[in-house]
Amino acid sequence: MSELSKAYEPQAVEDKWYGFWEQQGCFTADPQATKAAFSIVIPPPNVTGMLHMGHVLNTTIQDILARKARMDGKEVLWLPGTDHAGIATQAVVEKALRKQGLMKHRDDLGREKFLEHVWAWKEKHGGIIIQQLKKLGCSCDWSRERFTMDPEYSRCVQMVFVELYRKGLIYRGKRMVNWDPAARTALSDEEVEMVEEKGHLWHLKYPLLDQNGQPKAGEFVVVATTRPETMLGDEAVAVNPNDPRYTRLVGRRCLLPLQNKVIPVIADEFVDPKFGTGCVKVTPSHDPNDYEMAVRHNLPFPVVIGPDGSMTKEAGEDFDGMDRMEARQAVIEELTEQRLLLKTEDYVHNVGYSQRSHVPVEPYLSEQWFLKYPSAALSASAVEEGKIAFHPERWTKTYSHWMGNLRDWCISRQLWWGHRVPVWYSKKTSGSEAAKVWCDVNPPPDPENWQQDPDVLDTWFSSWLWPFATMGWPGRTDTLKKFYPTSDLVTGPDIIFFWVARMIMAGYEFMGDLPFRNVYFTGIIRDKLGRKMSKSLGNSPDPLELIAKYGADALRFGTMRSAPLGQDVLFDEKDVELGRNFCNKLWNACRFRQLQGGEVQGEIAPALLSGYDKWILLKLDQAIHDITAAFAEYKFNEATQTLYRFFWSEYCDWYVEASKAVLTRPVEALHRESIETDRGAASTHEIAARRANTLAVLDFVLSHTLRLFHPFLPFITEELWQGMGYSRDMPENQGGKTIMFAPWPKPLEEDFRGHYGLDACDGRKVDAKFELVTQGRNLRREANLPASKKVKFVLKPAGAIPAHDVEVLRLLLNAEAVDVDPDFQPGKGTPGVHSEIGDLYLPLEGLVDVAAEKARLTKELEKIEAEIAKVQQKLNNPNFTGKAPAHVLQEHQQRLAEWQAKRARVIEALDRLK
RNA sequence: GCGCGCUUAGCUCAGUGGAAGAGCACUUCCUUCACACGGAAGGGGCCGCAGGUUCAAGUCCUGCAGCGCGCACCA
Repeated sequence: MSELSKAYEPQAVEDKWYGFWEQQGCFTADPQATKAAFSIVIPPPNVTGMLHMGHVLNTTIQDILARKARMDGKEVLWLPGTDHAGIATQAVVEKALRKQGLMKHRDDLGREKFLEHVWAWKEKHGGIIIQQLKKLGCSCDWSRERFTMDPEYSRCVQMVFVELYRKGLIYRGKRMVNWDPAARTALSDEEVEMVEEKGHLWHLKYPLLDQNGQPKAGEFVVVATTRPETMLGDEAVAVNPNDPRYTRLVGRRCLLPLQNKVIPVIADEFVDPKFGTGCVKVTPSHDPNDYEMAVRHNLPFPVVIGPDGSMTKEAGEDFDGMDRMEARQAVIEELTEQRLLLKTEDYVHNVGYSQRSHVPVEPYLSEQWFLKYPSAALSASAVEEGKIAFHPERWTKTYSHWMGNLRDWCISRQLWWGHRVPVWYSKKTSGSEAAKVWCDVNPPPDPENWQQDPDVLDTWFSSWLWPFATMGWPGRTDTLKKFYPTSDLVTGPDIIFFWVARMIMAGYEFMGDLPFRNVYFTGIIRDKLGRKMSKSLGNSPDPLELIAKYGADALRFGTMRSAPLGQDVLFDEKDVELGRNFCNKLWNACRFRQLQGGEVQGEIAPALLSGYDKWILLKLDQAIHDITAAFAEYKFNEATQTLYRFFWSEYCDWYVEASKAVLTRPVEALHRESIETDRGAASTHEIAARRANTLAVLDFVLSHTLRLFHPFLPFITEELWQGMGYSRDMPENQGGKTIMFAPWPKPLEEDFRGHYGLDACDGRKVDAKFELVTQGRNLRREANLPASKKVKFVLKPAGAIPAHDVEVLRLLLNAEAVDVDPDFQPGKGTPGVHSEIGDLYLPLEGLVDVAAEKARLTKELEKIEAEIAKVQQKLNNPNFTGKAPAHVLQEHQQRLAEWQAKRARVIEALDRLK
């Protein structure tokens, strides 16, 4: 390939490779493949949505899983698509249409016209997010992209409705539901968010009436309420039958102020005597508990708050048409004037808000469709018994709790954008009740005699079918046979009830099998101050801008590196910067290899491996091991951190630097060096072979590393894989020689390690050399010698030391020379460090500061003594020596010996200063 | 009220039974021929508090405190 540029420029390569992968069909899943299947269905983003950081986290994890599975040799289906997102989309379109002045309320346009606008909107804005996912590198099978309102998908939704209706699990009824006055629709319980609010508890006085129906002076029943405006619809005052304060009032009547309506005092167990005044105003139509009480006591149900949240005629002339919040004020003012407001207390309570429109939810009595959840018991046990594994596992508890308290699901919505309820009502007045309702995927044969139910279904009533409705259900398609149940689901815990639980139930009910085997719950992405990301706070960075600035790989890597399994992520742009820096490091490490010239090297020759070579191969082996283990536990942050450390600290900082002793010096120098070794003079040919072997190790490590990084950094790894020529020996397959299908590195097998003599290699010996280098650099630092100044070190070796090792030392120390002198007698105060390799001195001409050197050594000695004391304390404990396992004991003894040896060397050096 | 999570270096966080870690920030030095999106050295921790289990506890158990998040019909 052409020479790599000095810095990695992601913009230049990302689109190129994404296009290549798509063109080669790398993402396309083949149901006929003999390979084992791996499948994920994407949590469908809102069709008109924009990519945000939550998507980045979520889809990056899925992409990592998919890419890893491909490298593991599996046939992968990552099925993408979008959700019609009923309320959300309809609200967005309504807002836009109002802004354009095309309507005030959707009724102005009418259903058909309005839906045309929504579809137009969908055509225009839908699919933006798909393009954004491609930018991120998502390897979805786009040929199978689905939308929850595709005709085939809609048919699935209808079929499911009809089937459940016929089973008696779906029914229609007049119930108290959560009503969103802004969207003017019913909501499910899950769509209501409880928000703690500072409000008031108003104590209202209702005049008691005597037997003649006349107010008795000074006699009142006092009720406490947080919602005084609802009093206009009161039908009773309730007390606890066992409350001695009020038993005498039961059966009496009182006058409802403002309405001048006579209402009874009733007794109901529901009332808690300890709360408020012990008397509860009963508003049958606007409070769920009051509704229950009203049913028990046969009270009327006057509706004083309408579907749009404004007061109705029944609220009285003075209040008709007022907004409920205005009415609250007005009622309070009026009651105050009439001296019927006893007192106002500050009161903190929870108010239900619509998750979508962020307005307080109104309990509202209306005709709705409900579902009794199917296959609930089976679904609950599937998770509890681990057939479906949650990661992290703790979410099973949340799931179980919800499954154990299932309440019927209100599935109808008074919207237009969505799947229409497949039910028609006969216009004829005669005939049996059953004959008046037509429920079928097809309209009745004589449609002119029927009226279709106006409602649409909750969006989640289509999403819960996603894992199989996207794969061709109800047909027994090859795709379903191959890829259902899916392998993993990646989603947020906030939709565990909305989606995960319901998909499990749908899976069992309609497929007779679980929909997925593993569920990975991500955390929530927050800003660096820990706040949720939101448009209003403006703290939500645009992922596309980040991609443009740093590259998609950088964004992916930075996000994954700071996202531990199931914990919230405090996102900081610094994380992406880190990712960008890392990509650049990877790039330049490959560039270094490229600048050494030569073809990609093949087999490593075991006989020519140096200790350093073996050292890095062992570290690589360990890294492969750790990363593979991290993958198995979905610990991607551990995987990235391990990779980062291995590559940057171990490979680049140490191995590459050490390899320069072989690679970047002239052959003559190596030749001279080899004459001094015990192997004797090496021929030029042998030296070339050694050099080639070092290149082979570089190639080996890099080609493994690129593969290990590929799931996280798909673009740069492909660019380098191709550019470096590592695809050379790969077989041609569906994607050509892409890294996407390169085999995932396996830990080096025992025979492999034997082959390369890796077990014989004493990694610790290399560690000791590197440690000596660090100490030597420290010497220079402590002596205040600027890094630019060339210095000479003297090494008094503890044993024979090959000339090549000395050269490595010299290079790593950035020294002019390291003179080896077994008989070196350091001058008094010459700074030196003392290791098992030998003593390393930094002779300073005329600048010896005995006191400074003494201080330095004394400080070091203190450190050593502390370590020795710690180990010795344990070893002196007979309980420890008696009970600790042998290997732990041995380790401690060895450690003690090492520290003691160090101590001896330092004491010796100190003695020479006397 | 019930449940869950968090509390480790200035900041953000890893680390589930055997020598306290990373990134960022900080101090000092270095434009040395892969990389200044870089290199080198360094400073900085009663691992929230109190008990307990254990030869051994940041790690397991029990309390407590603070923060956060779910669930729950108290007007």
